[in-house]
Amino acid sequence: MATDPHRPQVTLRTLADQLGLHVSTVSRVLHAKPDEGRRAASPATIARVRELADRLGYQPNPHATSLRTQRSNLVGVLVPRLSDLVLATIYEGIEEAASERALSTFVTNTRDQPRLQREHTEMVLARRVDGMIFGDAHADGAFLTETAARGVPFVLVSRHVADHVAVTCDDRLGGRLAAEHLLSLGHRRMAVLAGEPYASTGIDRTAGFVEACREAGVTVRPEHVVHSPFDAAGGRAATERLLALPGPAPTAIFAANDFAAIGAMGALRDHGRQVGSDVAVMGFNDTPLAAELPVPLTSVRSPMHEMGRRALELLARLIAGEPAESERLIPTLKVRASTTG
Amino acid sequence: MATDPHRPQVTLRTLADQLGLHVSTVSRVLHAKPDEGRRAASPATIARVRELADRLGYQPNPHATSLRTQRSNLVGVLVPRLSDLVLATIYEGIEEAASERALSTFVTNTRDQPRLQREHTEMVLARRVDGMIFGDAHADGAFLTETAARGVPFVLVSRHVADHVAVTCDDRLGGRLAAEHLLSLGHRRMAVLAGEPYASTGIDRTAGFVEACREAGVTVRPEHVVHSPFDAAGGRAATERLLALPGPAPTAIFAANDFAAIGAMGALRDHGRQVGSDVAVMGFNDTPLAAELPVPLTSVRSPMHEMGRRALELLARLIAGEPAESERLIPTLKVRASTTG
DNA sequence: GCGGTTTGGCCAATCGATTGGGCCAATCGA
DNA sequence: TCGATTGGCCCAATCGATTGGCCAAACCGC
Repeated sequence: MATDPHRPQVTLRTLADQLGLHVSTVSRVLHAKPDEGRRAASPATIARVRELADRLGYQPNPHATSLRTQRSNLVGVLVPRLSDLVLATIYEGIEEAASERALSTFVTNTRDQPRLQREHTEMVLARRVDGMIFGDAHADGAFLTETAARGVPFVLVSRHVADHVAVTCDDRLGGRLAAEHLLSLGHRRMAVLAGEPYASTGIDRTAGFVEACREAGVTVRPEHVVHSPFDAAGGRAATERLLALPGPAPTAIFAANDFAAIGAMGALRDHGRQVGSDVAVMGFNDTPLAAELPVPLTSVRSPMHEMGRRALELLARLIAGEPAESERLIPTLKVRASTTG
Repeated sequence: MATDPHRPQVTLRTLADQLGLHVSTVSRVLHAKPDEGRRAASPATIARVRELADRLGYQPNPHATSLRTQRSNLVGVLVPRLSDLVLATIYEGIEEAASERALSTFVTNTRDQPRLQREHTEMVLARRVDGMIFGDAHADGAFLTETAARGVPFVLVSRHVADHVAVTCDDRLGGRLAAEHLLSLGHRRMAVLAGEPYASTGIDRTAGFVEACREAGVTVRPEHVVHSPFDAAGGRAATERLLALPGPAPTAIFAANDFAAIGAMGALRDHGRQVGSDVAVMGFNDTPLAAELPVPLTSVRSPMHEMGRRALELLARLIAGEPAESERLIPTLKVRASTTG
């Protein structure tokens, strides 16, 4: 515990002794605003306590408080990886909302590996967090069902699964927006970089896309739906596979993620195809990079930061014992040169 | 505190009562390997204690431990923003090393704003962390000097300032590598996107670059060194300013950051310049995106993950009261098409 | 068989804050 | 005037783990 050797920790006792009061009195004065605060001490005493407390810079010891109250004001957050801009941005929202509520967060990367999900969940629970946020839910949901059975309050973010409370983007709608945009440009032969098969984000985006195409009488060929990691290398590799298929190449590619889209652009260029004119490319999330690329990327904007905030707020509600319902935030289309030439 | 209603918390008392031992005995058995462990109980008792402990899944309450021992095994980490891939990657290294040592970390974004740096430092210290890692050091260093005076152990990462213990990339060397590469390609009129003026990273990279040029008899015109945020939008804007200058435009641009380089590529394209053939562009950090871009980006690779790990390890040393010295990790050049056409 | 050392464990204080209950004196109501 | 409030504060138990002391029995050598 980092302490200034010159300025020893000031505790309730320090204050109490110096004021000639009992620690319990000081505690009540400093602690309770509403009912008890009033009757805990006389206005004069309250003033004296407050004055000394902030003159000495009193800070309650959170470990003592947690020990006594059985509440830690700590939240654990699991994400696949923070170096994924999408998750990092979501986490920023979580952290922002948390610090407004005087909650602190532990974040950790699970790289979407079940073993790490379990291990890190245990580590986080061992720290006695009040609740958790999972950004790495897998479609099978087995682990989360167990966790729920343990009575730990938690919220999912970005991905959803089963009936667990989740804050997501309306990914299905996002997929539809993408399809409608490309259809309106006249595309009829389209491919999808669908992301990881266990992530509801990719699944829903793909489903929405395919569905909207079908409604417009356009079929997306099954072999034109390829899974890939949500990053540039994954997008590039998947696009190479697409281009290697027999038959006419797609005229448009919808990537379930901006980074995969960037990888796709690279692969296309390697094959001498001009993005925007020869082939349309779309991404998802509208990361800040999208607009600044040499060929600006059309993307479906998802409210990542806001999802993080909402997830924390729902969790706070669950922790307080109140009910909470899943939320689906609305995505919007951002059209740029990668589809319009 | 998330607790299973069906499986109430198991404490030392639970174990002690069930074994007919005193809590202190159980504590010693579970706690101390080296000296005390031996003499704390008979081998038979030790076995009984261990068996029950992990049958019931005993987990020591960290708040109680911290309260008693005055050590929290918590570390606070401040970064400008986690949505900056560079910092996110550094943090991944920190977190990885931390969890190997059973330390937990709080990360928070300060957006390089002094007010938030102070506020978040206070919040983190109020949580009684054992030490801190700053990834957002400002060149003036005033705040850190104060913090050091408070007796808080800390380490800087990525940026350095004054004599505080820091783990950085050898940015000056990185700048030299960039200059030597571009010089070897025959460039004589070069510009630098220098990053934020308060970040030692940008300062040193620029200094190394300019220095190596001077040694080669090439002058970098002062107006060709422009500051900009470390992101794509910043790089684009800075490049626009460069291109608006009177006189012949630079034939090569060295950006102190890959994202700024991407923005530069966008701006150049807008002006009808081909990256790689008309103009060379280099970045810094060699983020995973660099190799996958439509025009793959030449970059100076910095060991971001490793910097994070080392920073945590140095901090652990400081916390243990041992001395620690600053480290400068070596960058390497990655040549790609953005400079070689 | 005796003093001395181990062995094996128990006792109790302590870390800092919270909180249900008490207790005394002043004030109030009738 | 006297009992009932209530304002203002103190007491002490408690949360769970750690740790310096202490103590009784067993064991040792001679």
